[in-house]
Amino acid sequence: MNDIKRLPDSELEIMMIVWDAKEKVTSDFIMEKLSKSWARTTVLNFLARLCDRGFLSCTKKGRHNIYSAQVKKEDYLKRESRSFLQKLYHGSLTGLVASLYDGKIVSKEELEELKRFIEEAE
Amino acid sequence: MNDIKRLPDSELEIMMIVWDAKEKVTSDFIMEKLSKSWARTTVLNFLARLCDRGFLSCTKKGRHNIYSAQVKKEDYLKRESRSFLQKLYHGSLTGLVASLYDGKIVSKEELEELKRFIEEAE
DNA sequence: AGTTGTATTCTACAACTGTAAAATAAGGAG
DNA sequence: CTCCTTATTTTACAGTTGTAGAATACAACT
Repeated sequence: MNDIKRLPDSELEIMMIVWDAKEKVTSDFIMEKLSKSWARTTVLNFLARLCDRGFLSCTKKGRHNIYSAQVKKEDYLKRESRSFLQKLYHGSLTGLVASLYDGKIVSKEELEELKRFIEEAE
Repeated sequence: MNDIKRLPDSELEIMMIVWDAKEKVTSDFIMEKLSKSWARTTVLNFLARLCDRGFLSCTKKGRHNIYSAQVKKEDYLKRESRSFLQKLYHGSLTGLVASLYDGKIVSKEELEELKRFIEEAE
């Protein structure tokens, strides 16, 4: 039961909106927040699939559905980050950061911020 | 032409072996290095798909094929890391590292190593 | 209560993935 | 040169994902 699997991109995008909302949401809320221009039925279908996977629960409120997260964001991010790090960098965090920095994905300022985080974390 | 897309997990696993070999490889080499116990035809199929995608090139040497990487590992890792960071952490590197540290995926030692990397990177 | 509008659920379908058996092709043994 | 081995290529097929039209259901209005 406990096996949280990786979500497909589209469902992840929706799940992120739910998580970041910090409370129960409606499909209208999701539609508003989405950058994509998916058809309503498309979004509803993704929501349904997320329920099937156990990532969301769904209760009816009048003619609308109310969705709420059943998997904790931290847990999901943790799992995905671990497997990402493992698959692409053989588990080397420094390797990942080096790649991001050398590839100019993160700036010197972001590295500074990261350094402060590390210094505080001890 | 330049659009490198994300590889499916299985193909990525094979691609990592090719990249890490630092030279042209045969399917036998791949088979040896693999942790999975895929059938030979399965591996060959993945190799063929990687050729179709333009990640590998394939030349014949007698009855064997020789494969070599056509996409640079750094480029692929850079792209994937950026999109991963964006999708899961809204682009926040510190967020990612915090999640890994709080989730006990990386140790204090690894953070120290990372700090040294940051200090040298300036 | 019957009709209408629209949110939700079903159904559909093509493309992509994981996996490998069947078919083919070509080097090497006799 | 012919046959056997075995690496490679084809074909197959079920499950997943992206995407949305059709069908349904139900609140609201007359």
